[in-house]
Amino acid sequence: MSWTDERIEKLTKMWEGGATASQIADELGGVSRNAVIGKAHRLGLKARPSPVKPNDKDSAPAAPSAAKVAKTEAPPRAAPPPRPAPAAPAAPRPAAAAPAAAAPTTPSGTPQPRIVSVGPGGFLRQGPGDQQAPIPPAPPRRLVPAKPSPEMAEKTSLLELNDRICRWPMGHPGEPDFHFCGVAVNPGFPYCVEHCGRAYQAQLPRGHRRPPPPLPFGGPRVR
DNA sequence: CCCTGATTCGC
DNA sequence: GCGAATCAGG
Repeated sequence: MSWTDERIEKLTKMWEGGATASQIADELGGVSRNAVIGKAHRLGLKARPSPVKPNDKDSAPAAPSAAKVAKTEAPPRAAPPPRPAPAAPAAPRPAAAAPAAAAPTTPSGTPQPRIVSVGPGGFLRQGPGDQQAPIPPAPPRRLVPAKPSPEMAEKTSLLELNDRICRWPMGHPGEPDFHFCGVAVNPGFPYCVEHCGRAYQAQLPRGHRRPPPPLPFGGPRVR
């Protein structure tokens, strides 16, 4: 399989829509999860919360601890210069650092006392003694909750997809009511019977062609 | 174990 | 450019 424009576009949309590399991979077919990730990187569309990202390069890490270096490292590195550290002491903060998610960082500058940890939903756990803490940070961790409204309660979200339910997309990623068909699949296919009918159509002889079916994910609105 | 994305490196 | 192998956190 090669990366045609269509496949790249689908990859891009799904990636930006929050689909995982695995989901994208088997949606595209013929490629591995790794291929998807590799391609996404080459396309420059990284930037998605990775479970394995420190995202933290403190001041001089100094000695990266020799305890770990054992197998890699060393070949063509002539003179490994000390990590230049954050080379932006003078760099002025460009306006708002965190566009959307930045909310309540204790506006009044209240010295938050002994906060032990942050629980689910952003609630602060406190010791028994300090009860008067201001409960500042509102819960929202996702800007667009998976099921924000009652209307969505019965729609199938991306997170609920599995091999047994129809993954035909309804609407477009990013729209508030975007969801998946969710009906039981036609066994052996990724879609239900109805959507298999849309997805797989026999070629008719020339001159008898029907208009092409709308493509999942790329095409005009399907409903 | 499973999952995730990131990175490396031979092709 | 591609993607398997590998890494590393959850």
